[in-house]
Amino acid sequence: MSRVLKHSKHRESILMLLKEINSHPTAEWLYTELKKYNQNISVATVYRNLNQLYEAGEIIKVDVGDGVEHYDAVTCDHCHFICECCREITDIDVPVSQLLNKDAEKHNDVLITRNSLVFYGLCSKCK
Amino acid sequence: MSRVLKHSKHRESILMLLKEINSHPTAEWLYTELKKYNQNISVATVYRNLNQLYEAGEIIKVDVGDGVEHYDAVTCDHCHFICECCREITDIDVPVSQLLNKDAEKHNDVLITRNSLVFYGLCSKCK
DNA sequence: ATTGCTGCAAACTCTTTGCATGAAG
DNA sequence: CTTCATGCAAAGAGTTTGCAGCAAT
Repeated sequence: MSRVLKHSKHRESILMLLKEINSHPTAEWLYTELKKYNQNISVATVYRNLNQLYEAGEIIKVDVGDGVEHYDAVTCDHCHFICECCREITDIDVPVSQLLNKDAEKHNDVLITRNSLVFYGLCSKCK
Repeated sequence: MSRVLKHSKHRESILMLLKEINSHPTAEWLYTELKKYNQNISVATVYRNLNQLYEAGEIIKVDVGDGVEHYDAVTCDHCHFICECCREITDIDVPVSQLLNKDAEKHNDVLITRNSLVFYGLCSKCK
């Protein structure tokens, strides 16, 4: 019973911003950024729209273990790397990861729909 | 500047319980369980001890994307599976996952120390 | 004696919700 | 004119922290 989404300036700009920037911001970051151009926007609106976009499959949530939800407009399968020094989150290219779901299903009696793979370490700048 | 840990009944029983059970409980679950045998224990104590055990490397934190921290006494590298139907978290055997860190380092200019790999889908009972 | 541990409650962070008003269809 | 979207403030969930007293070394 998902509702019909009406057009909304806020939702549009949240998605646009998320697509423009090449990072994985939090709701709070997006809110602060959007507030610069629209004094009226509230955090609740950002959270509500992010959840709607998530449910519509337009964005994904990225959990990197810092207790805060991060959002990503790149919805296709990919893994993330988080630098334990500068905390920056980046996409990372890991060819072998393509085999994971198949391999998991081969060795266990389960049905895999997706996975979440996050690497931790030091980025090129920090190492 | 980590403090010297003194012996504590609570810390001991938290670790014992975590090792005994073959699951990935939350702090709240551990608290409720321990409370059965010790009316006096408080949630804060459970959280404090879990963090100390984590910092001492005796347990790991498992983030499965449900907004609550799960704890695991199995500290060696392994991946988890979470059933989207019954929500149960289990260990899962995925041989290919052994190659991930090397593969990630090969294709990116980073230093990997660990990764977190969680699969989502339906378990044998639910599928 | 010194320092860590505990229970309790209060505080804190992140996120969601209720409600009255405004905008979209 | 019906339904969704919004701002605001309040409430929630999970976790941490301050403090005074207790336990371990």
